[in-house]
Amino acid sequence: MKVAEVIVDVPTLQTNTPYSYLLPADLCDHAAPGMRVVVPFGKGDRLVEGFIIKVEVTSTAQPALKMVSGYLDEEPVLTPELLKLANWMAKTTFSFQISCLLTMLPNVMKAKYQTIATANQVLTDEKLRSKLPLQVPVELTKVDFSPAERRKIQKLRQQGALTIKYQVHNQARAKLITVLENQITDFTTVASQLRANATEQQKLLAYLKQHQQTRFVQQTLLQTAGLSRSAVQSFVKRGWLKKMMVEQRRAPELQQYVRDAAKKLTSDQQRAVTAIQAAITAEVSRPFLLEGVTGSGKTEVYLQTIQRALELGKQALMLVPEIALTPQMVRRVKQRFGTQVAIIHSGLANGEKYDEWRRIRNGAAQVVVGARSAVFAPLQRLGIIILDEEHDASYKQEDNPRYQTRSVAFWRARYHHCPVVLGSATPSLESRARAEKGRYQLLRLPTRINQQKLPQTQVVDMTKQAAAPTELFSEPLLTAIKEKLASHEQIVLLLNRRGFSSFMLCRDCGYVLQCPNCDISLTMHLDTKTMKCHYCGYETQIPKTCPNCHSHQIRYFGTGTEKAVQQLATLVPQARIARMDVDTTKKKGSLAEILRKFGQQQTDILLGTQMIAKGLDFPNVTLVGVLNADTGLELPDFRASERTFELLTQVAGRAGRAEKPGQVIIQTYNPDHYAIRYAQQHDYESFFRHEMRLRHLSGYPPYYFTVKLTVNAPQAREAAQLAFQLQEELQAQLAKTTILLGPTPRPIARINKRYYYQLIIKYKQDPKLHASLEHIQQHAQQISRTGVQIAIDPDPISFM
DNA sequence: AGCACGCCGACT
DNA sequence: GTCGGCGTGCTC
Repeated sequence: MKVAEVIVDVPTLQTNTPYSYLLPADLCDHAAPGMRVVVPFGKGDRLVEGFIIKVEVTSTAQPALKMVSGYLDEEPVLTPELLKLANWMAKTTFSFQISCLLTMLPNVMKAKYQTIATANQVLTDEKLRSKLPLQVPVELTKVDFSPAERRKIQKLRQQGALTIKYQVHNQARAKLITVLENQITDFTTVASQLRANATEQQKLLAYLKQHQQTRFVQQTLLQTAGLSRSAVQSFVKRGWLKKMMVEQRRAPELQQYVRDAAKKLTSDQQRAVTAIQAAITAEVSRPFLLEGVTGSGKTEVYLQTIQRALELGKQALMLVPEIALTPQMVRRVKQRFGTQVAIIHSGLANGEKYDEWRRIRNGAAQVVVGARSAVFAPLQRLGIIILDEEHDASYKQEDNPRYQTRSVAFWRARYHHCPVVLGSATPSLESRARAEKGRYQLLRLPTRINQQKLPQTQVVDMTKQAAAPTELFSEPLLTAIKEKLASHEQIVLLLNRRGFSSFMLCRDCGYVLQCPNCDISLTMHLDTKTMKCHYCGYETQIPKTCPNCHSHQIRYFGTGTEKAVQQLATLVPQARIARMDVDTTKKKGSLAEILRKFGQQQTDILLGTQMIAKGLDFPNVTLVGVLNADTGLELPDFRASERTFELLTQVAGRAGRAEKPGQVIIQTYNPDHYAIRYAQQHDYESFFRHEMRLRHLSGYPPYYFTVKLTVNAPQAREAAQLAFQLQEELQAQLAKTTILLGPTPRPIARINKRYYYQLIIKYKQDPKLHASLEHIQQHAQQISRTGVQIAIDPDPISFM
């Protein structure tokens, strides 16, 4: 008798362990770890999705076991490696196995559930009778039932007056198209068998005769020949055409690229490539840190190391921040490796993602390029893993499971005995410190490939710009913009704030319009003509008078990208300006369109939020302007300086990437801040030393590890109470050297009608920490019913 | 999550 | 007495 160990899709601690199910005879031979199955679960035997993680043969009959009711896959969707990885991830991130398993797969692999009730007799309760008429199947989730009605439904079910059926729907389906195969060998015989008035069929025959191929896609045939399906139907009936369903790939893009060859390397690049290639060949899981200034040709290093992996019959995984996954980047990889490349990013439709994933799963793709979640790509012969822009915050998943892509990459590299390459112009302090200690091998690309100097950077002190044309554009920046426009060169401007104005203030009563759900002011957006909350999505009309005192003296302060574009348009009316932020790139394909226009020089100025800082490579951009370098500096987060330095360095790197030299102008109210000064000098190493000293003094990473505990509840008091209770417990349990900070209300204390308190744990070594956190996790599960939530982030990236 | 059970106050 | 509210425990 075969028994399957199944992780069921019921995300609680109690079900975070496998449940045993008997395998039905017809499924026995098929069943394998990594397959999705449908199993009955709980009192009412409702059906849920589950993952087989083990198949065992037992001789002793275990009568208490239920039986697997069906399977969702013919083949395992998860490899043994990924099953193991999920286990490790659940433990280290304090999340449920089922969430880890589902995170590794395309969204369509999460089954949809339906509960359908049918009344077997006329129900006595009038209201229920109207909602559940006799013999009419009703989907319970689609109809509103009161808690009392729900209880009644359960009771009626026990009495047999009502039947409940559970259904699990597998959404993962390949797209099928109808293909017709021509069976006709002798056209004249067929022609003779057609009646004279069968004009449609004659038309079809002529079409088939004219087109010498054997297979036709039904839909295109009907369209091009101008026929309806009936003619085809008759042909199929008479055996002249054979109908078949063929799987079709929902490709995000089937554009053919002209293949290019490996480029000639600089000596620095060559050194890096040689070192990494050696590690691939030797099959050692060695980490490299590739520290290369912007424009130093890191991508070419990646491509040539991937090339080596392929030559050795291995596969490559290249991860990039979501926003850096631009058409430009995709093109470069596809030009080199053609159809063996699979791309995974959030812009793909679910079906497209599923198809790309399957190409990886079945071995058709050898190179995977993707954002965070692509780290779980089911490649089975990994030869190299690359994390481009390794410092990027988007590598950290901010909700459960809170994994750090870098850590997952290292885990997989150890499993596959392959190297990991972390690449960046501004490595995270953690990574750079590890390189210092020799845990990562440091590879440097200190110069740009085209011998071009890093752009000249000017810092403009905005405190001394009282006579500036506007509060946003200083004289030097405006002059430079006009110069570049005159010489038909392009400009990138960074303003890290969306919307038009960041808050509304009443001059009479001092009222600031705030979000009703969050402790944050509403931002005015002119394009939608609304006041928006950037945290919960709340929107309301732009007020004409003060909502508090009805005064007309309301003013809007703070400048976002919308206002910046408007101001710029009046200052330089001849310029063609494009805005690039979350609001203008939400629609599918709109980002690509903005970049295409800019690339073809149909726009002169690209003004956007931080999303313009990464990956853009336009040769004609010679000026980069940072409108306000200070937005990130004031945040209450110990990484604020690091973030600012990164952002400034990255965005400065967009200028002067080809023959023409680049120029950068940074406007700031803190001209002497070290993050700004070092960014001006393109001096990562000095910034690193400076910041390391500060981190050492204040006891932050990389000198300490941190854990963030966040408690949230509908009432501030509940959240605070629990946070203080946790603090006391931890204080008693943890090592003396471990430091607890807080609890404090989160900088934005209320989001979406919930109050947040957080507690930071700083530690170097604490053998008791894991157990304590596990205990908190259990506690969290118990109290979750009362509406109080606890989140454990064992490796937080943001402290906001 | 979702279903059942058991305890308690309110109402026929 | 019974009904419906809510807290608690369990699900192979």
